[in-house]
Amino acid sequence: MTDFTEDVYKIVKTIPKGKVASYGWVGKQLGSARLARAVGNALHKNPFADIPCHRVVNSQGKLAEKFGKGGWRVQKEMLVAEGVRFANEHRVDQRWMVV
DNA sequence: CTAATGACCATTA
DNA sequence: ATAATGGCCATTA
Repeated sequence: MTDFTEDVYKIVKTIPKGKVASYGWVGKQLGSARLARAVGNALHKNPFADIPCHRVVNSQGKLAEKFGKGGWRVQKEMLVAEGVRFANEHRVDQRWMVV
């Protein structure tokens, strides 16, 4: 466990239920938006169950193709279950993105 | 130490 | 709309 991933989880847990945030947004909360890539790696390599990684999408509002177990389909269902609206089959409505 | 990788981002064609 | 390119950062081999 590195300090970086630790912080990433801290931020991800901050995302309110029924909302989603982009990797860039998370990185920004950590200091710089360029950490987006590293954030994705952190979530990919440390998929702890107590982390709402399904609320994290990319800047286009799309879901991770390589999302652990199930892929973006399952992730989408989880978000819908929380009240997140989708603009279409693969895009999350921007208004449900954290500012 | 260096090189390669990835659940990214923005720009350009 | 999709494809390719360059850049960014932390982790891993």
